[in-house]
Amino acid sequence: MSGSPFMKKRLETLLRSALERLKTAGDLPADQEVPLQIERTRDPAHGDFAANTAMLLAKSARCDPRRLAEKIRAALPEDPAVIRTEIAGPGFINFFLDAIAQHRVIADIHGQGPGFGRSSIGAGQRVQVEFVSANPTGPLHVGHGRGAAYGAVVADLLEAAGFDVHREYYVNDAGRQMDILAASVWLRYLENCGEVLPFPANGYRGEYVRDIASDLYRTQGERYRTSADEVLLGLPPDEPQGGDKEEYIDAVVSKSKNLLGPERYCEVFNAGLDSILDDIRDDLGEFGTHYQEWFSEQSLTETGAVERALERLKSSGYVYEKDGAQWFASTRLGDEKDRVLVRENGQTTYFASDVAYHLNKLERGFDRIVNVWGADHHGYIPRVKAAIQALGGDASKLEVLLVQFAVLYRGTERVQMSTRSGEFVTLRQLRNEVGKDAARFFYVMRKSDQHMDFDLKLATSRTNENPVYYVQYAHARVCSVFRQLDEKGWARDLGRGMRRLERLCEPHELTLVASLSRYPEVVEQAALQYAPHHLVHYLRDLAAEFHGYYNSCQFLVEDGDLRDARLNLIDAVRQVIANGLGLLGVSAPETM
RNA sequence: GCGCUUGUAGCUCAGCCGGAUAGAGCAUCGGCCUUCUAAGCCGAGGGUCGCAGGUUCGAGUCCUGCCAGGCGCGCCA
Repeated sequence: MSGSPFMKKRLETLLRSALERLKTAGDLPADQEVPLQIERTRDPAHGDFAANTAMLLAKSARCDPRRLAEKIRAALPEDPAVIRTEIAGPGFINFFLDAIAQHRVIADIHGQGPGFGRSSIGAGQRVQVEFVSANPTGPLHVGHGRGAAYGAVVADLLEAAGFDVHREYYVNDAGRQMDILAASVWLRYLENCGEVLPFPANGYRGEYVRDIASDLYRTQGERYRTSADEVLLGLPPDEPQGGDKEEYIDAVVSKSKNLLGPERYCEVFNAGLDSILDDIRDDLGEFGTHYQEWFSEQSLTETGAVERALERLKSSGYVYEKDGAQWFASTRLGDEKDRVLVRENGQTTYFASDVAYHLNKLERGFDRIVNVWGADHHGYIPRVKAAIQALGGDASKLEVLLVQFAVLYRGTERVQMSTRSGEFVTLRQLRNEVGKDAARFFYVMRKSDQHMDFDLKLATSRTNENPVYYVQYAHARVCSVFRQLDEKGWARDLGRGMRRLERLCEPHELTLVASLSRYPEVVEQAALQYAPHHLVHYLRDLAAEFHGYYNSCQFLVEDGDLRDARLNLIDAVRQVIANGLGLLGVSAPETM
């Protein structure tokens, strides 16, 4: 029972029994609830851990905090790991721990290897993490990248914390935007056929649409050809001609459907969808994010799930009719206004699909449903929670994590992005420019719901300005030391090192050991708070402590006992860095 | 206008359930390579935690008001 990670719990037990004694002695009310808070100290002069229990209880015990702290201290049971306690400041109880007991974490890390830091706090609860879910109307851009990195790391953290994680991408393969894509592909295809016609102001203008169209022309020949005159016949004016671009594009869409007929339209539609979805899959795969499931919005309509969800809402009395449309009375459940489910024209809304999708999530029995959304969707949360409630589900199971878009800079110069013109920085371009490691690291370095400046120049710089290399370098340095060990004709005696851990008594060594033992807590905290940036900061700190140690102490010393103890320590540092970077989806190189 | 959110060092940001003297990186200045990778280390300067109240043993953290920025308020997705 070494487990420094569990030291906190061990101290809690000590405190609890001390408080029981005080209750028996009448120093504390017998029914006193005690919220135990034991923290790691920032200042070594305050010991290793500190408890503020006396300050919290001072009032109900009607006793001066410092005096109460003294009583608690006197009632603490003996524990070999605690060498000393002390009352300090306004009434803190500081615990000084036996260094040897703490050093055992080095052996734990060696024993658990890649498993060190994993816990079972999630107790196998099933969590669904839905993230990215970008419309398949074009390649992922750098805005999606942050959601991808964040969602992937949150999912991995939850898994490390013992949750049963199901990663899912909701494919918005239905709706108006997809129809516009299909029409855009078709128009470009007609250009391939040699037809001359204007491109809609509101169509998808990206180069990838031309590529899809060319492929279609190459494989299917003129199967979808229609004369330009026929297409343009009876269309309203587009924006440049003083018309409305929305009206125009809708007219183009219905023209496409009419001229092609359901079967051929569907083929063109799918050509666009499949091509883009494949691209997104590849892109995310290369970015190191993988899914258990790609969930199709279309399938919700096809299987009647949307209809079932609407029926269910109706039977629970939350649906009414107004102006020819069917409304969800979400205001009754805390939303700002009621929402349309079925339009006047009989079509269901995107929201209706989403109600069905969340009903589906509920039916799959997840204990927790995590949605990672762009922060611009935050107004959407109340209506989805309302829907879950109206469906008879537990809205508190849904956790919506918002991700702010990242603003790109090159040095101090802002990189302009515009979706409209089709000129935007794609995730793939970003990966090509800065690499997967830097992209991943930078994306999760900041709190997710905060705006972030992503400096491309910094991410690619191979200097000490770059935090990714800083952490990776610590890992590579340890590996390098072991290579040097070989070259000197020495070998590490693992067992001897473990038996001589008490030789590690330099300040740097004590700090490192304390940091190593903190790692499992960091992973747990980062997971439960959906906050990968805690892990990033931890790794930076650990790397800094290691670099400081490296510069102040020689590892490959003549004294074999000391050498092996130090090698075991730095090997533990290497393992923890590798584990942490692994959770971030960043590589841990052996040489740099 | 209403709702959500942010305001901490010159810049970019941490700060756990309210805890001890508010931290880090970059930038600036000064040192350290004949010794395990200088992609590194050591040191220095730099702060009215937006402003004003309140809650309490204690507030960057919680509450209220104000000021300033961002986002959202479609029968779009």
